[in-house]
Amino acid sequence: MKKTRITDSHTRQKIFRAATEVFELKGYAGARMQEIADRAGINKALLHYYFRSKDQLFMAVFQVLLKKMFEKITAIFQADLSFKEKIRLFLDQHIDFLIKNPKLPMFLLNEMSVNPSITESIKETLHYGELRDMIYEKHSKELKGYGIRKSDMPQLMITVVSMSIFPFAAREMIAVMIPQMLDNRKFNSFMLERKEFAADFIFSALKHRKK
Amino acid sequence: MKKTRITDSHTRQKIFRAATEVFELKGYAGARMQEIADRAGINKALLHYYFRSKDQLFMAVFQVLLKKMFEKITAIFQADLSFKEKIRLFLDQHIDFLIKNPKLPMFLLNEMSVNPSITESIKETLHYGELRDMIYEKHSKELKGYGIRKSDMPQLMITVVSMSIFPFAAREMIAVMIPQMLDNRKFNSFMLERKEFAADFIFSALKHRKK
DNA sequence: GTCTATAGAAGGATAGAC
DNA sequence: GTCTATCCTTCTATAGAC
Repeated sequence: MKKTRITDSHTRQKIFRAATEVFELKGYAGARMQEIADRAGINKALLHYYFRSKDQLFMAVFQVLLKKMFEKITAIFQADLSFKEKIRLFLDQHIDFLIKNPKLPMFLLNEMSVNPSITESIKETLHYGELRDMIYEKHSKELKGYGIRKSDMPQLMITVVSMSIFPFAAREMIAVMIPQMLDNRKFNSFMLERKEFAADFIFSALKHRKK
Repeated sequence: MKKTRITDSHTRQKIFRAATEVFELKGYAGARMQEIADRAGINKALLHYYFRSKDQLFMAVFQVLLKKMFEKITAIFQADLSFKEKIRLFLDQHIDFLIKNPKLPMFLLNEMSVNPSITESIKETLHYGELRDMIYEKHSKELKGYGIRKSDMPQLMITVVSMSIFPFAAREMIAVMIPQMLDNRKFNSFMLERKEFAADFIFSALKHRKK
């Protein structure tokens, strides 16, 4: 077997990578097929040869990136650890992940906001409803000790996740008030510090939460 | 004086309102002058008569909306209240505000992310650097009691603000895991509950924070 | 598979009549 | 101020040669 699978040819990969960069940076509506072609070092016709249309190229990229994001978030909560350990691990790993993919949150959130139907074709693949319940069942004793009922879980989980995601999505807005945040080194070290800040913050809130 | 100011003519207002709606919904790149004209009940030529170009129409809208957002956030922190009272007031008022303007956060965050230079023309108007320091000075005694140093303020303030903003920006992503959130009534009542959840969460975290 | 050339549609902008 | 008609550029997409 000499040939690699057609669906993973070298050119296809180059196009996919270029498209990922451009879409992440400009969004679907702002992206140009020409720019993707340039970045991939080929011409427009070849984009259409491999991916048929802008829509299909976009969906291929979007689907992969959304999955990447969700897997990062959920993988950690599958592990065999206490709830608190999971929180700490999540903040640690997720912030590292986002430092490597700083534009990813904004890209995903915006595309979903502008075109909500975009997830419909993927929702079955992601069916994470079960996971949500599972988290509580797995830690119900520990969580009850913190005064967290099952019905509080959405509020709590959204709060935890926003600790890592929000500063990346809102970086430019933050920079309006704190101009140093435009500097990559400063912003990244701010986010590294945030691992501990967020963990302390959440643990203190849990421990002493009003019941 | 019969005539109202030309700059605030009825038509200009209609266009401005229509543009606001379309830009908020689709973003700059995704918005169409035709759609704005349709929604305003006039034709494209008139858009250009009043606002010259898509760019200028967009900037007019963006500037107003950014200011609206920032003023809502900062106004509260100017008041003569304790820090904790300000937090509670902020969550209460800001969540009410965002329920009325649910697409506003995503719109602003995305446009700034995609085109960071967009704020440059406005930054002077907003000069909020001073405010940031002021907040700490005004409450330094109270904040020290919570174990918050001046250098912790960015982490803390970003956390507070994300409590209200993030769920609106991430609504569609949240809905992937909690489908009920697609329902407006459910989502809004979730956000109303969040006022108390967030306040309790933050106060507990402050009170018992590791020094 | 990859390229050049070009079709064809869409969108922003303007000219000119009323 | 407002409209119709149209220009011109940009962008997606395809035809066809190699």
